[in-house]
Amino acid sequence: MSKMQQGTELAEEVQQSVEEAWPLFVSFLKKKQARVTQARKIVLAQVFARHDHFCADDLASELSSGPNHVSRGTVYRTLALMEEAGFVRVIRDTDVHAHYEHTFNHPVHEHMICDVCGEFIEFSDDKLIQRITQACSLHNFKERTHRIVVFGVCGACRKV
Amino acid sequence: MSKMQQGTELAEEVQQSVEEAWPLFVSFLKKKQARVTQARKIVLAQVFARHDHFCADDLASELSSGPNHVSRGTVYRTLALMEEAGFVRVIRDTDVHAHYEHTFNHPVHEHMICDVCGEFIEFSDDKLIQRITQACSLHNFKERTHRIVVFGVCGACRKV
DNA sequence: ATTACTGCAAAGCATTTGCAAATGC
DNA sequence: GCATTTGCAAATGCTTTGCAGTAAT
Repeated sequence: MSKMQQGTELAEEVQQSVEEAWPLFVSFLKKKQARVTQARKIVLAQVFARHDHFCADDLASELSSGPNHVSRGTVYRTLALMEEAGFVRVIRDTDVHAHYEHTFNHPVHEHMICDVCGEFIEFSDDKLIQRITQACSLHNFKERTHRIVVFGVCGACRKV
Repeated sequence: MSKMQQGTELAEEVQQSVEEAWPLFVSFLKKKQARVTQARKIVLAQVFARHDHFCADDLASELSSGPNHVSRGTVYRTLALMEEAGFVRVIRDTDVHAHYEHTFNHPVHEHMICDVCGEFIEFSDDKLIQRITQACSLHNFKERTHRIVVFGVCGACRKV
């Protein structure tokens, strides 16, 4: 329940993630013979500075001005790299524009999305995953990843 | 399964669906105080004439010329109505542009999508659904619908 | 020095929308 | 006859891309 955490704790956790992630991203880039640039460092830092879910456009807006300026195009390009490197995951369920979520230091989980407030509720269930694995072997399908989303109304919104 | 069917059988099944669906769509429209128009009938028929999965743009292209001409805008508008009426379901997993699938005369099912050939494999599993229901009550979440997709490589593509 | 990356602005693409003409009720 | 729908084309909004300049190796 990261929401209940105190600001300080959250900030520490975030900083820790960036510090762990950056060297890994550097090796990823080197392996790919791509370059280690300022812009890429800034985007990565900003991704980890954000909450768990964010959209590309918001991120681009945040970086469109100020000392850490990175252009919109580069933000999108870097986000694609980060996805390839396995730091973030794209979500295209609710809206036309893509949402992203961290996958680094963040265990696999599924989502419930509230129709009313749009809140993402995370949950996980080992038995659920087991059923998926079974279904795959039954259909001779080799799973790479999966995505489970439940749409409906959350408890808070039903009280109102 | 439907792929193995003979053309005739498939055609009959399709025609049956349209004939059942149209009157239902008419009552839906009347209840909504909307109008029963030619364009809407054509779009509905074309939706059922298509395979199980299709995208809005393809449908619009098919109807952009010929005797059953319906404009692109109207196709999108009608598709939204049909979704509201519960005949089709939107899928936004693979690509930027939305895919649709029939939900009329078609039991609830989940998908596996092959990374290589893009094929949709349908599967269903009652126990899987049960776990979802449980997770929802655990989180005090009222489910409206859900969506499960597994990404990976299908058996056929791994043989090549 | 060479080659990749960035910024910018322009292009793309699916989808939506405004408005005059057409159609259903 | 009146209100809703349609067709068309223009607009929208997110995302991608071409190109000239800039930075990393």
